[in-house]
Amino acid sequence: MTSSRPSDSASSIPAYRYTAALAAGIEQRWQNYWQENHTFDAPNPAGPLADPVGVANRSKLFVLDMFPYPSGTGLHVGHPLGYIGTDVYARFKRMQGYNVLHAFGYDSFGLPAEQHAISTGVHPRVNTNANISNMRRQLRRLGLGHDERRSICTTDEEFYKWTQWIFLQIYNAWFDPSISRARHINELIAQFASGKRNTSSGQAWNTMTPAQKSLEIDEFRLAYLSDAPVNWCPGLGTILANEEVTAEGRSDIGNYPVFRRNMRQWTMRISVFSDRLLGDLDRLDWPEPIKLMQRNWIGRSEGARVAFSSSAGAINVFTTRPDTLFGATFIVLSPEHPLVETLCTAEQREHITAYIAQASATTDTDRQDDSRKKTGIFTGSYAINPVTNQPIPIWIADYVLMGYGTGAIMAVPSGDQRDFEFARQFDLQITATQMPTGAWFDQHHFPPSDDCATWPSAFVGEGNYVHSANDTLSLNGQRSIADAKNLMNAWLTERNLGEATVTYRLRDWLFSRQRYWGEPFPIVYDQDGLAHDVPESMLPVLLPELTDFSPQTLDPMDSTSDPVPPLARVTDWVTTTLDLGDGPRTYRREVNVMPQWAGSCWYELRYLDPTNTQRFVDPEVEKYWMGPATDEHTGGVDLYVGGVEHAVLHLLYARFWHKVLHDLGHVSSEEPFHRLFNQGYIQAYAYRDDRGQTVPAEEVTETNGSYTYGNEKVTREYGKMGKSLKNIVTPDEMYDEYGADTFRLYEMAMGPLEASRPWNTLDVVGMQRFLQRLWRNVVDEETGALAVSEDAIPETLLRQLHKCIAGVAADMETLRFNTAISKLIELNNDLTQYVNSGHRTPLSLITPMAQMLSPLCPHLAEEIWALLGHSTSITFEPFPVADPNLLASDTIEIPVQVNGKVRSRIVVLVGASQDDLLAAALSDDKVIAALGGVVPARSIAVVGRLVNFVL
RNA sequence: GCCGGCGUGGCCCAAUUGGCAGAGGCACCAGGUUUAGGACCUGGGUGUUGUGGGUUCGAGUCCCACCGCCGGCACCA
Repeated sequence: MTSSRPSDSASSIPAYRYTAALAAGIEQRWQNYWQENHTFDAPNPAGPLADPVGVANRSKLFVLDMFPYPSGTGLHVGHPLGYIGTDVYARFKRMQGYNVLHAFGYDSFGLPAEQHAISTGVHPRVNTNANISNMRRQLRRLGLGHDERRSICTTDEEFYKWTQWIFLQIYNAWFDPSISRARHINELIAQFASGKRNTSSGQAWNTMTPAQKSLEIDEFRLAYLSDAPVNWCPGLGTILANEEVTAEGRSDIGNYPVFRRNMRQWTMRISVFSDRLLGDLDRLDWPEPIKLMQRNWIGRSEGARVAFSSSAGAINVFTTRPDTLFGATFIVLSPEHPLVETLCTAEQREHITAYIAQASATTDTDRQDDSRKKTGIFTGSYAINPVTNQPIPIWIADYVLMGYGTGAIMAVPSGDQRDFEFARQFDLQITATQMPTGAWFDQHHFPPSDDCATWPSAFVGEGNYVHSANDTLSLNGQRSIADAKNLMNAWLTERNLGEATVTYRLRDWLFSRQRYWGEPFPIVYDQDGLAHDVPESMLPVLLPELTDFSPQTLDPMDSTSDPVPPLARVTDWVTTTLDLGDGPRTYRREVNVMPQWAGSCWYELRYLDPTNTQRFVDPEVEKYWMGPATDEHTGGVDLYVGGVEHAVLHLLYARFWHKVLHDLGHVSSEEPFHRLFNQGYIQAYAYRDDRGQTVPAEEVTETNGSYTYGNEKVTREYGKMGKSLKNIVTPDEMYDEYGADTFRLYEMAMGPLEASRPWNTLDVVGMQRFLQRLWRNVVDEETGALAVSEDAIPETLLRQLHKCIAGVAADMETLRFNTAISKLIELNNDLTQYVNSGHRTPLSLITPMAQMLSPLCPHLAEEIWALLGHSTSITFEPFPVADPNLLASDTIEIPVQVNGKVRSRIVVLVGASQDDLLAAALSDDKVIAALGGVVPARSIAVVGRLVNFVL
């Protein structure tokens, strides 16, 4: 960073000017003060951090930042945006009397540290701890008001003990669909034992062996082992959750290829919560786009299951459009469909075998490629359309996936573009069931016709039903799709041919990772291979030390390789002798570890009661900070701020865990995060030379819209801060150059918190100048003496002050810090004019100004507060309240328009009526001139707003 | 392709929710101060509110169409 203030020669700069150096002294002094005085420690109502006196008679507020991963590269200026925002809000609310809980910890398990360990041989704990230290240092220098007693790391043994404990709660729970709730597994066992529930085999419970019982129960557990197709990523040596795989079929982290294959893995039965996860979104105060993304991900489809009879028995299809059943002219099965074998005729067998082989060699990604030509093959068999009673051909095509619905579709080519293209490709029948509108035909430049063999594409939309009747059912004529669906569903249900049903896109969550740096599962296997949970008294199951981080060399492209978890190599850890109630026996430990999401699924609860050794959180403490405010309220964090990138990963998983904990009675809140706010991103310009190489952004100069690096012309682009774009700006540089308060102010002033914007270091000076002017209004720059008077404040300035107070308080409440700052600058500019005209700053003005500044620039505000003679922190001073009498004035200026153009302004009393306004306007010289003697055809007067004459 | 968000001075952004297009910052210009530079002080708004239509006495704001950028989903049955 090249300094814009060359040779800060001490002689030319006043000794007490608010420079970066002066700010640094002030800031570090107050940071020490806050730490020594435990200023931001929030009292709990119960448990180890209990302080009932501190809690009494205060409203509570729980403010939360999304859990950061402690990155090795440290913070850049984009990272703290949300942290500053929550800090400003938390400080503002403290001044309004709230008991504010604001803590900050680290999501410190994860792949990057392990990858680093593999390449360096250094234990990931060493690297992780160093990264956390560096991040703590950077954040402390920012002056964030966190309760330091509550700073946790997911890698702490005391923390992951409880992560394992929660895993066991989930493991020992099942979902009871009859009440749509998770229950303890013992209640299921009781149902089996009493005969209230039948076992899957029909065998009586008390005649089953322990192993049989165990397998029966495992089918219900919310955490279970499954032999399901997984996303195998050889490049990372681990499997990944669906949410961690990009649309391109590559890993979210590292961008390695991902392959589908079967493996035995721990899985979370999140899918049974689909309905609640979807429905409760409506009860949350979240940005609509995030809710939409979760809704899309959960993917609820309402439709019908319809049975088509065939020589191989009934073929069940799922459709969202049962109303178009009359137009179903063929069936398409997924190549993996179990009935394919039975349905293919002898003469087609050879071709079909070849097609299936070809399809299985094609990745899911390719099969979902939109631009690909449709492929498929006829089985030779026919099914009966249940409404038309006509035989329709059964085809196989790879565009139908086994993983969605039933792996079989009824094709309605007239109403579905994919089916339409397929029918055209293979010359299959197309029957219209809905008549498109005239507009649709116009748009396609086509004469209206119900012969859809001639249509240019399928028609999707509302249209009159045609060709949709049999002896006992008719949909024909004008009716809504919903209406038609209901008629069809009722008809199908009555004849046992199908039923209305709902499917979800959300799959169960693959929960194991074949890595080292994660929480070990509290699970052991006996000699029969049956899983047992490790009792609570033996938690935590500690991660064993590992000295060899050498990677298992897997070819990222080799889909047939097998994962070998690093823990499998620690043989004396894997084999263990435990007494699980039936004497000491030898067990084999689970060698997979939990995914990184585990810790972040519940960390907010641990902030509440971080030192509790008896429970993961004291129930009374949880209820105080996160309990529902009313009967309808979900409970949860009062304000959760973070980036949009966690929309369907962390936010969905955490909601799921929280609901399980709620159902089992461990927490009173139904949702973890009641109000969510997405902050925008700070990005930065980057520059490339002729060869396409990025050049250091801070060394590029701009002249008249063109950019040069050295003598070379470079082109500008815009993107995330990072090493590859060479456009990183760090908070440390800002502290050195301007100080933390200026940096905080700039981050908050550059735009609304939710908006993304480009970083521009050159603009920061504007905020520094503001603070310098403010400082100069308080302190004599040359001597350091207080320059404040106790003289009365003139009325105009007093009115400006109260207007500012009202505006700033409203802006802070709604997180509009950018406009709050502009109002403070405005007031300070007014004050500066007053001071420059020979007055001194009135004490009664600077006092509320310091208070209003305090959330944004806490160090400077503390310093001014102390200079004004106060001996306690400004942190808990009440935020100023505007006097309504000083907000209103007696007169108001009203614009007068003639034909919508402003021609004059009149000054009237505030309460002036319409008639008063018109009379005053008509007697105004400029208005008379503009009217030119013409009597207005219409006169509009809006009280308090304007007057408009229409000629 | 579908869904969502956003387009306002050279740049980042305001605009009481339909009522005077401009609060604040950067940049820029002029003047003051200064040996000079920086800093500071005073003054200055540089515009077809992305484009085209519509509703209205009145549109940055509401409606329709289109263009551009960002994000999400994508043979989802």
